Parts: sequence; structure tokens; C-alpha cells
Amino acid sequence: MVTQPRTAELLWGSPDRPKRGPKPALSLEQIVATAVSMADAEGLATVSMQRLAEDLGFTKMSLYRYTPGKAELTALMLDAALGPAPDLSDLDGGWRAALHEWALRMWAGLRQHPWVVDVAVGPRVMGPNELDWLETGLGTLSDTGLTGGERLDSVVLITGHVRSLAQQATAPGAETDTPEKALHAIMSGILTDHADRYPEAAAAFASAGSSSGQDDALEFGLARIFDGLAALVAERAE
Amino acid sequence: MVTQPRTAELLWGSPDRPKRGPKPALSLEQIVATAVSMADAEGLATVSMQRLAEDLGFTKMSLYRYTPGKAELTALMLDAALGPAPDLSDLDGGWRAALHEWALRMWAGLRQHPWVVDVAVGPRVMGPNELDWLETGLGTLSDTGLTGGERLDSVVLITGHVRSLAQQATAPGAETDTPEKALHAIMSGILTDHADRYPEAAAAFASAGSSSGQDDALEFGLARIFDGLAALVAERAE
DNA sequence: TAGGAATTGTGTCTGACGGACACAGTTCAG
DNA sequence: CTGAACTGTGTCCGTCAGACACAATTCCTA
Repeated sequence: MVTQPRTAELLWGSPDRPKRGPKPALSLEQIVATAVSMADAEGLATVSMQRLAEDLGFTKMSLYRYTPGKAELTALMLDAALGPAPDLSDLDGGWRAALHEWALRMWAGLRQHPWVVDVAVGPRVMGPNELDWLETGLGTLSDTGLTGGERLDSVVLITGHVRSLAQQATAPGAETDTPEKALHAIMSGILTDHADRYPEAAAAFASAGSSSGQDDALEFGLARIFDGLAALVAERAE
Repeated sequence: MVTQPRTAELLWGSPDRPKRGPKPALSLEQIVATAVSMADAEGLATVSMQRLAEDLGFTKMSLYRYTPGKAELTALMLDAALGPAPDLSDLDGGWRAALHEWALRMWAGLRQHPWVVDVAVGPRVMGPNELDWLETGLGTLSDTGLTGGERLDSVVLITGHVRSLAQQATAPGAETDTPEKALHAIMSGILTDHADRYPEAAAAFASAGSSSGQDDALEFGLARIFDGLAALVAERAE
């Protein structure tokens, strides 16, 4: 990643305009915002520099006056789409209620910008908004007596769960149904053909396909994680 | 996805050779195996039909005699890389030990084939091996009294955790260090610059960066999830 | 006030990608 | 033995990110 310093400067640097030369007709914010709404509407894959430039009424190469490359633009899109973290200070119910709300807000955001999950991958330069989310998540655990590493691992655990489900729920083919039903629809033929070899899977799908509401998998996972965390917090409190 | 029936047939169908015409010089298995090792060695992105064909000593277009398109080939690569699920029947320690081993095996597999995480996304046609993993995971919970939906959600929860961490750990830039240290290295400058705005994050990274061994985040998350599951199982057992 | 000098938008070009299509050569069934 | 089916190849297309040179615009300085 040679682009890291540039990415960091674009995300964190101050936008000091040069003095000579014609005034830019576009702004990086404008480009990023257009790219985000395009990705929201038609998927990240359809956002090419060409299409983005056409949407803005300029040529493709003009965009490279604002961003060194598409990777940097994508990093900016990510932080813009995340937006600032929610304010959880008014919440009652301790860390559990706060973390729950935090997770649900993140879930809602990821549903709105499904492509974010594909972009926010691996150790990378976090933008102000992403770091704000992390900060807020960690803050919910400040009264628990957990160590810094444990708090970090907790937030990572919840993030992973939310992201993993968001990825399933917003993937192509799952727009109409819940991901469980979509998967069940796809696999039902195969499962009935091989029910003898995969009895547990066949039974589980049959049972889950009939009941199971909308966000069951999300709430189920959160409940288990919070129960597990509560046990650790209680242990630390002794 | 118009390619779904074809994918299903390639994954589950029987390979009946046509009788007329020259014998194929390649086999789909051979192509898939080559593609898998190429993806392992140099990343999924570098596996183009062109490079793959060159590696096999044929032209690009010849590969399309074996697979209708790259998407189907990728689906086959996924199932081939997963391999059969581990046999957990010899394990003592109940569902917890079995699920733990299951998760660690999956972790090992994902470390070996990092690109699998990027491919195994969304409701899709599962291959025999992928379904075998699911079957085995569900099987560990058969004595717990959980419903089919709960078992499914549990396996999804653990899978999400393992996958999420594998994605962090094997992303470009994290090969040398643990993902936490890599992220810390990237973000340390920014964090010290903005420590007043992100105190929790700065503190957590500082604390985690000094201690924290190799797979702490993995084991931490698994422990919390298992504790939470144990509480539910105990509740059901009443 | 008249220059450079810096900066912006454009047009052209390259190499890589997935894949459509026509064609020649090979193999078997009738 | 002939026609049908099948395999591998070569050529072509549209799209992608991006390099580079160039003309036009704007400001700082002499």
C-alpha cells in the first residue's frame, strides 16, 4: 500500500486550496457524495470512474485531479457513508443497552450502505467517522472493569457479527427475502435430494424456514454475546 | 443470478462425459485445483482466466469449455478449498469442545485460503463440502435442546466471528504482524495526533498493543459466545 | 500592467479484464 | 464412410483504471 499516506492525508488532512490556477469546478466532497449515492442505488461494482464522471458532467480524468486513485476515493466513500457515531449518553440500562443500541445503529447503517462491508476490510487507515464509531463502542464498556484489550476484542466481536449478517442480508438475491429464506429457497432442492447425507441441515432449515422472523439471527447473536460478556464483567467485578 | 442452475449442476451433478468428439485434454478438477493454488499463492485478484490458462498451458478460451464463466469457477474453487468438514465424533467435552474444535479448524482453513472469505458471501448455492461443514457444526448442538433455528443461528454466529477475524488477519498488510499490531502501527500517528478526541480508542490500543498475544481476539470471542450459548442451553434444560 | 508559473479539465493511449463468436481439427455413431 | 458432436484456437468487443501531453484559466510577481 503505497497509497496509505495519501489516504491518511485525504481523510485527516486540512483542505488548503492552492492559490494559482483556475478554481476547481468540483469538490472532493461532492464527488464522494455522488459516488456514495451511486453505490447505494446500484451497487459498488457499478461505480466506475467513467460512470461517476458522467454523472457529474465531467470527463473521467478530471476526477484524478481530486483523488490520486480509486482506492483513495473508496476510503473516503467509506468514512462518508458511516457518518458520525450515535450519541448513546442519554441511554439507561448500562453497557448492555448502550452496546445494543450501538449495534442496531450500525446494522441500520450497513443496511443503508450495503457495500460498506465489502470496503471496510483489513487493517487500514480509519477515517474520523470510523474511529468515532470505535470510540463510542469502546466508551460503552468504560465502567465494566474490562482491560483495554478485552474492550477492543468485545467491540470487534460485535462488529464482526453485525457485519457478517449485513453481508448476508444485503448480498444480491437476498433483497426480497430474509437471507435465511433466500438460502432456504436456493438450497431446498439440493437438501431434499441429499437429506440422508445432511440430516441436521435439512432439519434445521425446515424448522427455521417455517418460524423465524426478520432479524432473529441478529438479535440471537447479540443476546448470546451480551450474556457472555455479562459473565466476564461479573467475574471481573468480584 | 442466471448462473445458479449451472452452478448447482457443476457442484452437485454427475460428470457424464459426452461420447462424440475429441477427449478433453483438461479436467474441471485440474483447472479448479490450479486456480486454488494460484489464489493461495498470489491472491484471488491475480487469478484471471488468462493467467490461469497460461499456467495450464492452454489458451484462455479453452477454459470456457469446462466452465460457463468465472463465477461458476469461483464457486467450485470455494468448495474445493473448504474441503470436507473435520470428524469431531472422537471428542470429549460435549458441544462446547466440539464447537471449539470446529471453529479452530475453520480458522485454520481460512488462514490457508484467505480468499475464501471474500468468495463465500451471501445466499448462494452451497457445495457438498460447505454443506458438510454446516452439517457438522449443527451436529455438535444436537444434544442441547436448542431449536433448529437456534442451532442455525448459533453456527452462523460462530462462523461470522471466525470469518470476520480471518478477513482482518489475512488482508494485505497484516501478513507480517497480528492484525491488531498492524492496525496499531497504521493508526498510531493519527491516534496520538487526536488523542483528545478519541481517548478510549487511544487507551485501548496502547493497552492492547503492549500485551495481547496471537489469536487472542479469536479465543476471546469464542469464549464469550460459548458462555452465552451455555446460558441458553442451561435455560432450555430446566 | 505584462508576463511567467501553477493549476484545472480534456483527449488520447495503453494494458488487462471477462467473454461472444466463428472456425478448424478430432472423434465416434450410424 | 459420412455427418454430427465436441474440443481447442484466434479474433474481436466493451469496460476498466490510469499515464501522459496539452490547452485554457487564474494568480503572483517583476
